[in-house]
Amino acid sequence: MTGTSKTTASLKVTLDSWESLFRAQVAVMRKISAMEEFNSLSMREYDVLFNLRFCPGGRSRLVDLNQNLLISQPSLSRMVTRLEDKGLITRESDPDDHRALLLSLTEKGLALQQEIGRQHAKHLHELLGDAMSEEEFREMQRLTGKLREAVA
Amino acid sequence: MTGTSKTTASLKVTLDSWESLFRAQVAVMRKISAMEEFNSLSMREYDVLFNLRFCPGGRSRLVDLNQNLLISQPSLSRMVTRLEDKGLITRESDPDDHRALLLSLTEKGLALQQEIGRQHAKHLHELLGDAMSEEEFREMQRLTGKLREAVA
DNA sequence: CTAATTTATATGCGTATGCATGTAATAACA
DNA sequence: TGTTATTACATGCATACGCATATAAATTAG
Repeated sequence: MTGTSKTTASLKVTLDSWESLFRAQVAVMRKISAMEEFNSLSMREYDVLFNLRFCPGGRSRLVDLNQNLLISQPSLSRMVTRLEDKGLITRESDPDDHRALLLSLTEKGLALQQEIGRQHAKHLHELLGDAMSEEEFREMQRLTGKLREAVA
Repeated sequence: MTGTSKTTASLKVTLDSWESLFRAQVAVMRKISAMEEFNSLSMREYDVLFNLRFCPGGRSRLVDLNQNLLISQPSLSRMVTRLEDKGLITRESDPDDHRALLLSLTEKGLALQQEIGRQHAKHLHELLGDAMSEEEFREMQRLTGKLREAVA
């Protein structure tokens, strides 16, 4: 505990807090996955469209996209094939690195993302909007942001 | 906006906050799933042992257990079979309701949960302990608790 | 400049998953 | 009480998943 050393939160508080976040996430995800907007596309698949929509330049390498998802690289590779077969995204070889692919939404993919996103936003707001005050939501965002930074 | 109506957080703040929580969870889970303690048992399987360990009476119906997990009931049913085959949990018919099962840990299952849990706690603390102050962790726990209540 | 290493994606293969549905037991109702 | 509806769990089947590994391209080492 000398000099510039940071203090570390206690084991119990760290674990209890993570456990609470995790269980909250499970509870919310169970509700979300039952929502009608995810009948045509699974949440995992939608998440790919969502990430492509908002990634810089609207293009992303498979590996970079994978960073934001829980599935393995081979699973994402095959999911991309399926989404491509459905006409929702395109795979292009990266001219600067012929190993890599640049993934992007097709017009159809963008339209579907927007349609599902609209419904999803509405339903999420209905589900969670009253859970806490706006200030508390902001604080939760700030804290989860710190958590994310810590593991990046 | 009359009388006792609660104010609802704005759409944007609600969604951004949820998005932030979700991404933080993904980032942490990616790290966790790579940890050595989950070589013998997947996180999902461990979570079943964990839930059984801490549920009231150390026994739980399959349906009740399922509430705390993201997998479907049929998947849990088969996972239980596998965990039973490994000698980690037992399935007993509920004497009060012959449709239901009472699941509980075997001695071996308890021992394994404790062993994995010990390592997991250590690693999680190393991973997250410095992410924020103890007060902030407590606040995160409080807020995620509210979130969970809201969807219960 | 060639050889070894690393990085990005794909594929074989066994297994886990979800959906729809089945079976059995309890609860509700008329 | 007999009938219907509901609840708890299991199973058939098609598909998605993860792990190990292959392939191909870029980077590094010697």
